[in-house]
This record gives sequence, structure tokens and C-alpha cells, in this order.
Amino acid sequence: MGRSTQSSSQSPDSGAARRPSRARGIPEATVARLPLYLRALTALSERSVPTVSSEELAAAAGVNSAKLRKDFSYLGSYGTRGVGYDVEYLVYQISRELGLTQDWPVVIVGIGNLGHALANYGGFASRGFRVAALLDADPNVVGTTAAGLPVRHMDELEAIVADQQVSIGVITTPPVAAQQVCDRLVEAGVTSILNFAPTVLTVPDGVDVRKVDLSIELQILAFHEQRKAGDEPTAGESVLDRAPGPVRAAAAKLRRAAGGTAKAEAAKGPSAKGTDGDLSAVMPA
Amino acid sequence: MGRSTQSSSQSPDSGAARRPSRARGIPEATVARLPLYLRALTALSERSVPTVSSEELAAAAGVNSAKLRKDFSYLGSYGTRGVGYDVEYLVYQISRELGLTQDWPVVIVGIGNLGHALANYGGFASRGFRVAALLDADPNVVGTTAAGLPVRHMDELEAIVADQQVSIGVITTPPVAAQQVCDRLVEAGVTSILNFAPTVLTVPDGVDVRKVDLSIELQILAFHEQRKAGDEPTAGESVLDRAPGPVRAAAAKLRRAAGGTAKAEAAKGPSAKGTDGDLSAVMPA
DNA sequence: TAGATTGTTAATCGATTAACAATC
DNA sequence: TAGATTGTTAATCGATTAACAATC
Repeated sequence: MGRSTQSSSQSPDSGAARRPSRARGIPEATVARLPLYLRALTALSERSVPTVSSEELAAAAGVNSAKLRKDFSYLGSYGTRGVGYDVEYLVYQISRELGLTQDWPVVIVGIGNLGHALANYGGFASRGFRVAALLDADPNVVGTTAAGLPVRHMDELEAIVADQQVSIGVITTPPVAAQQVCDRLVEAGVTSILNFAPTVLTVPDGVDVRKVDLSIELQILAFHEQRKAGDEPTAGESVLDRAPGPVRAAAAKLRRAAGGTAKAEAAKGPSAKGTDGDLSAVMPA
Repeated sequence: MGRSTQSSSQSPDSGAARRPSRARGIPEATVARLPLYLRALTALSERSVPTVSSEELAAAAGVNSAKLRKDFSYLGSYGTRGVGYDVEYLVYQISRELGLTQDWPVVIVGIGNLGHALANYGGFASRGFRVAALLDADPNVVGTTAAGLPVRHMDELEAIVADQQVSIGVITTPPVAAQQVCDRLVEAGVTSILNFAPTVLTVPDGVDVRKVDLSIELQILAFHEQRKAGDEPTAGESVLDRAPGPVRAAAAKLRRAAGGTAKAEAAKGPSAKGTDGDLSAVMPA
């Protein structure tokens, strides 16, 4: 109750805040794939393709066809056996399910490079998202234009949210400002937040937060990349550290038994950069 | 086999391409959370906090403590019962596990607003990622500087990747160019790709692709937002469409029995924007 | 009718979580 | 020793997938 932290968007969920995910019975994993299907269907629609099979559509969306059929089964029986799915009809049904048949005014707070990129992002306008306002706290930025819109001062936030009934806010500020901006957005009435700042935001119940973290994605890639190249132990790495679970645990115990020196050693070793710089700004405004 | 499509990064996986996820036994969901823990630990380290309990660290990372302890158990026994975890030691162990104790040269292709934002992103340099080069195909962009680095021409791609042993590439081009850029990156020797273009990339086995999709995140928020506000049926929406599964399926059958007209109708209805604009560029270079 | 393809079932797999014995 | 906290177990939940009956 009270305040909860957001669910992570890029990891297989989150945990912390159980959103009303299964509202109306659609699994969260399915919801996350609907935009993928919609994109593939939109492309087919533009090529005037009338119908598509689960196999074809799945290939276009990059998923397996059984999964796609299962996903669609949560929406209803929108296909025709022996034929496939009517492209236009599916586009409409998925759009409606996602809530894209209505207009969603959005405010973007923090107009640096990333804010600019988002303001210009073609995928927004075409999906029912409308940039209601660009906001920044920096007087040097306020008054400039981005994507044809004037950057307005944070002080106007509350009025804009109220006037245009904004329910979605995008945070592209430096991390130190993120929680504060988040609080103001929530206070003003915003109930969904897309956070690009590398910060864990705390929000009241009823407010959804999704986050996009650029550096986390790279770190996950690095993890997998690391195990592609040979598997030679890194300098300073004990062979025991690569052993199976039980052996490794025993090794850790031995180190501790040695008086904790092993830990201190390791913390210095090749990670001399240890206390490395912070994740500074999402992007320097 | 041969070519596979990438795994989605922001959805609870993917399916298409089973990566060597459990290499050495660490679940993918855990790997995705390690960067979160690392960030929280780095903050503690900077405040010179010597030890932290699973409860405290979990709160800082926005997850539940049982999950955190389970995650850490895959890495080894790095804690001390009754005490907690040594912050410096954990920072080192997680960094090493993620492969961040080594240097990762990265190329960024497509230097528009998003490319700029990434080039300036503080979280990169501080995590062992080094921007080896910024590349663009546009002669008007080539030669300019971003984040203090010169933007070089795509033609230099192969030489740069070879010279600096780049294994990670970031694609921030318009979607139409993404697959082509991807092919060139892979051909040059890159084996991990972070894709910001709203396109499903096809890559050979052995190449990892993660994607970050700005518009998908907003669409997922819209889905949840939609169900917060009242639940009044949208114009053009049959009450039957909101009924439980079996009834809805029956309704769909009735529509089809009616000769498919219902589908055609629906496709027009309130989604007049039906064949809506495409997701144009990630960001107009 | 014969061929194609959906929608659903059921088995499997992976992730989450509470609870608690081990142990510092 | 007593209190604290980890590491692990086991139960539960949700997601994936192949297979196939239903049916166009």
C-alpha cells in the first residue's frame, strides 16, 4: 500500500509493483507483444495485404506462431480457420485493446538530446500519442523549439496537465531531478510515467511507471558477449570462481575464513576503477 | 537455422532466439537485474557504506529481498549471515560477472538526436563502455562532432571495427536503414547489437540483438491507463466484446456468419485513422 | 470434399515468493 | 549466547510451446 516502486520494463518484469496486469485477463507478456503485432500488421495494411496467417505474421513480428495464436486468443476469436486473420480488422482490434483509438496527450520533461529525439519520434504521433508540451527547468532551454513546439517552463506543468488532461508523462531529465519531477507530475494528476532517467522512482499506488534504461541494455549485451569470446579466466579471477555452485560456495567460505582479506583484495584487483563514476545525466541538458 | 530474429528486450523475453542465457547457470531474469543491483551498490559505495543487507539493497534497487538473495545465490555465496553483503566486494563480483571489468569499444551508427543522446550518456563510459566511433551515412552529418568525437562516414565502419576490435554496435538510424546497417555490422565482426530502430532485425546465429522501443513502452502504458479511467465501452464497441471469453467468441462467430461485414464496419468505425502513418524514423537524422 | 489454419489443450519450463534452517 | 540475516528449499504462479481437434 501507499507507495510502490515501478516495474522494470526491460526485464522479464519487475516484481515490486504488481500492476493490474491481468485486468480483463490479458497476461502482461501478451500486452507487451501487442505493439509488435500492431506494427507488423500496419506494415501489411500499408501494402494492402488483406489477410495474413499466424505463421506469416509471427515471422514478421519475430515471435513463434503458437505464441501469437495464444496471445490473440486472449483478445477473442478474430481469425478464420483455414484462412487467417483479416489485417484491417486485427489492426483495429489490437489498437482498441491497447487504447490507441483514443488520443493520449503526453508531456515530455527534460529537453536535452533525448527529449529532442522523443519529441521528433515518428512512432508517437502515429499511435495516438500527442505531445501536449515540452518542459524544462533550464531558462536557457525554455523558449527554444523542438519538433516545432516551444519548450515551456516547468512552472507551467500543473496548468498544462489540467488543461489538456494529460495522464502520461515522460521523464528525460538528469537522474537527480527525476524523483522530484515525478512527484510533481503525479501531484498534477499524471498516472502513467515513462522514465528514462537511471533512477528508481517511488510513486503512489495507482501510478504506473515503466523505465527504459539505455545502459542496462548494454550491460546485458556485455554479459553475453563475455561468454562468447574464449572463457579464459580474467586476471585476478580464481579458477574456483568458475567452478560449479557448491565448489564456488566453498571457495567463498574459505576466503571469509581467511579473515576477509580475499574480499578486500578482489575489490582492488583489476577493478581499480572500482568506485567508478556515477551514471551522471541521462543526457546533459 | 542460420538466421534468427532477436529477442525482445523490454518484453518478458522473446522466444525467437534462445540465447546462451543460462550459460554458467545464471537465469536471464537474474542477468537483467544485475545492472540494477550494481547501480544501487555503486551509489552506496560512493557514500562509503561498507555493508548492506539484502533488505536494504533490495529496497534501493526496487525489488523484493527474496528475489535479490536468490539472484545473488547464482553468483555464489558472497554475503555473511547476520551481517549482510560487503558493498565493495559485491560491486566487484557483479561487475566481473557482467563483464564490466573489461573495456568494451562500441560504435554508434546514426547520429541524429538519439545518437547524440547516447554519445553523451554518462552511464556508458562509467561502465566500461567506450565509444570507439560515431558513424553516419549523411555527408552533412559526417565531420560534425558529438560528445567531443568526430562523426565519421559509414565507409570507415569495417576498418574501425577491425582496428579497435569492436564487438558491440548500437543502431540509431531510421528504420529503413536498420537491417542494412545491421548486416554490415555483423559482416564486419560485431556480435552484439543494441537496436533502437523500430524494426525486427534478422541476424545469424551467434549474434545477439536487444532492442529498445520507445513507442512500445508508451503503448503498454496506454493499455494500463485505459483501464484506470472508467470502463465505459468505446464508441463502436459491442458490449459483447467486453464479455467473458466464451460469449465473446460466440459474438465473433456471429459477426463472421453475417458475412464479414461486422469486420469491415469495425475497421472503419472510430479508427478512421486506420491505416495510420508509419513509425517513420527513430529520429530524423 | 480436401487442404489449410485457427483456437485450445496440456505438458513443460522458468521465475517468483514465503518461509526457515544454517550460521555469522 | 542471542539476534540478525543469509542461502536454500519448496510451493506457486505465469509464460512458452508442440500438438491437434475443430472448422473454415
